[in-house]
Amino acid sequence: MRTRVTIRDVAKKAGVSISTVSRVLSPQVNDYMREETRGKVLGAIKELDYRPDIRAQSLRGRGTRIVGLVMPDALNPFYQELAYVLEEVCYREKYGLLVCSSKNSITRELTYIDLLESQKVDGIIISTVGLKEIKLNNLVKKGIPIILMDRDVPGANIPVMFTNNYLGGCQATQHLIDLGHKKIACIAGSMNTLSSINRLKGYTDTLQKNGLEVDKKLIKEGKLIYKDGYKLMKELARKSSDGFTALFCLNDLVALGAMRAIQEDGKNIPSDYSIVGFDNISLSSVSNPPLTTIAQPIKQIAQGAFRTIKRWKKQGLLKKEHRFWDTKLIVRKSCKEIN
Amino acid sequence: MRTRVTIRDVAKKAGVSISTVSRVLSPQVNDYMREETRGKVLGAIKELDYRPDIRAQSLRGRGTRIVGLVMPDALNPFYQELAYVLEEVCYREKYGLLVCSSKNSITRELTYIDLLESQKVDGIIISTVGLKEIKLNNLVKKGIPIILMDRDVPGANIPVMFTNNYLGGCQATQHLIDLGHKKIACIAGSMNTLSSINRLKGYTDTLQKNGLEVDKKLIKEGKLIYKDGYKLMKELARKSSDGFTALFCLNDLVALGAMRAIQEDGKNIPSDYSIVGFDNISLSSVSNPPLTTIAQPIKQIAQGAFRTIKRWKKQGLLKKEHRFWDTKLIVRKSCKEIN
DNA sequence: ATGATATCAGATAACGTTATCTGATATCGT
DNA sequence: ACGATATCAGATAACGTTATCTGATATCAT
Repeated sequence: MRTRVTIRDVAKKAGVSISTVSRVLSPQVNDYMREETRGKVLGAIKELDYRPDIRAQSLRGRGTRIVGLVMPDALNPFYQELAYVLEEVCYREKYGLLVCSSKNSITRELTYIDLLESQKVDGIIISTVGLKEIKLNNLVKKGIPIILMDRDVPGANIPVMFTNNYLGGCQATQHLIDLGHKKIACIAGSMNTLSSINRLKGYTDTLQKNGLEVDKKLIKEGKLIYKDGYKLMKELARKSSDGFTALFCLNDLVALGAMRAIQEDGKNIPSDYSIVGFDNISLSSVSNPPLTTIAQPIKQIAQGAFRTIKRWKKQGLLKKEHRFWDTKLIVRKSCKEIN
Repeated sequence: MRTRVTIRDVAKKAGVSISTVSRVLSPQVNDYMREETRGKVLGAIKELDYRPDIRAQSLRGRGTRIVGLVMPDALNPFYQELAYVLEEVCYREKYGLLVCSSKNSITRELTYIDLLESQKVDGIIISTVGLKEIKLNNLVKKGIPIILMDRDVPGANIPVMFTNNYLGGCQATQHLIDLGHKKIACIAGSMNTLSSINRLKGYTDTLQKNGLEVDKKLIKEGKLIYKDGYKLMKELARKSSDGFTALFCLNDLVALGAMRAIQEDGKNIPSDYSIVGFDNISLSSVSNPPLTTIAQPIKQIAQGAFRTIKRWKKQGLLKKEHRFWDTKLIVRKSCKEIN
């Protein structure tokens, strides 16, 4: 239970002043130093197993080397994978990642923002549930870089990293059309998030562009979770007089639920129904059959968000920065040509 | 891009001294203050939307209100759920959780420990890949509470939170025996982690206790991932002359992989094979059929770890503290009585 | 009144760093 | 040999807090 090792201890052991140790730790441009002195300091550091205190460093204007990630649902595989790649990005730059799940609660979201403010994190990356323009602009005024993901807040002067959800909807639908499908159902999310709206718009636009009719009865709305996928597919199948042969699900979880419903009814994928999902969660590659899906550009989003934070810290916020990253069709075994 | 709001700004706006603001922020035992003064301060705090700087507070002996979680595999659903409940525990106490995945690399693990040391986190909760006794004891000497999860390090004087893996292995096996199964196969993990060893020991001991033979040919070793479950089940089925009717998988991912292999071969679960998994990941409740499994006491582990850290900070490390939390059998639809 | 005590709040010194200022040598051209 | 310059390293003041010390009033019993 010995006391903590500080720069003072290192200086003492090396027989130099605190300043000199600091110079070794964080060299400036015009810092000269004898190799011998540096060696003594490095030796003392190693011998004492000393770690500089980031809190103290950050009080002197350096950052805290922490970024906060606030996400609505930490149990959703898509966000889990996003957190995973973001952590990797942070790791490479020796930043820590503080993960916060708001659980779709505005109160939780605000509490977490408070916590991150108090921690003076170097930036916040958030897929927000209910942050309002004023709050966001206040954060910016306080000098806290904040990056939105996936969900824009109108009026807020904040960078946003978007998945090109519209493109994804188009790619999925076009793929099914290219395989010869004419009647394509869709299990959509609740229509209050932009990403759902855009994916669905990609779907309807692509149908129309190919001269196919948009049939409202083939579009089901629900939450983007496994259970709803299962339930809504059962509903669709019940009145399958409509005779659709393909299904576009707005995310993989829903697609997996739908697949279960189909298989439970003794039908086969892809012989009876072709299915395309969205997100490319790792589960979708090991489902039975492996799911054809739309991959979100999570690496680009994570990198883009992190880099924007660093740039912001250095050069200040430039101008409103909206970035769209393209999705990609991942073909697996859940779709089949039809004639 | 206004500058940051500090306690000084609050004091100025309220027309009091910095000390008085601090007294409002963190009241001591013998602090008297006129209600009027407190009111003025609180008003100024609200008006300026001030957040105390935890870094500065922590320099004055308070903690950083951050704990670090180091886990070997952030893509493993079990660890994801553990992180999830731990985050919840931290949230309730207004702590932040810094998540670090070592990806089973010792180098990464050490780098992350360095980072957490520099951040002066209030505690580290780790399921370690390769930390050695000396390193751990050094951390303790430096006053950093560190809690091991699931994997002990012999010789280190550190609290450990264990799942009672042996009990889990017994429960799973006994359940299958109670259903009348005599030939029970097992897909095990690689035998260099204690948890795998103990689960397997629970399996073999329970077989013997019930007068059943342990058949080495029915035990397969591999990594505890989906792919290996699939592959090893195929191997087992190939020489199914052995005629086993039930399967105990050392985790759910493996069980899911095995289920896929079984279904691919046109066999039915639970008619042809009864299966029990381990971990009770959320996926296991929505698989087809839903998987009977052994639930790990993740809530207890998370709470236990967090509380031990707080106690440690307050009272110092008491004595070697090994805690075992019991597993629980979760019966779903993947097992069937046999006659 | 007077001193003792309870109630309030400011000044000050830390916590562990780093940027700036300052001072001391060593090296050099003339 | 001398001042100018390059090279080195210490002293000091911040960063934003809180604990301690100290001083000022208000209240009370005598």
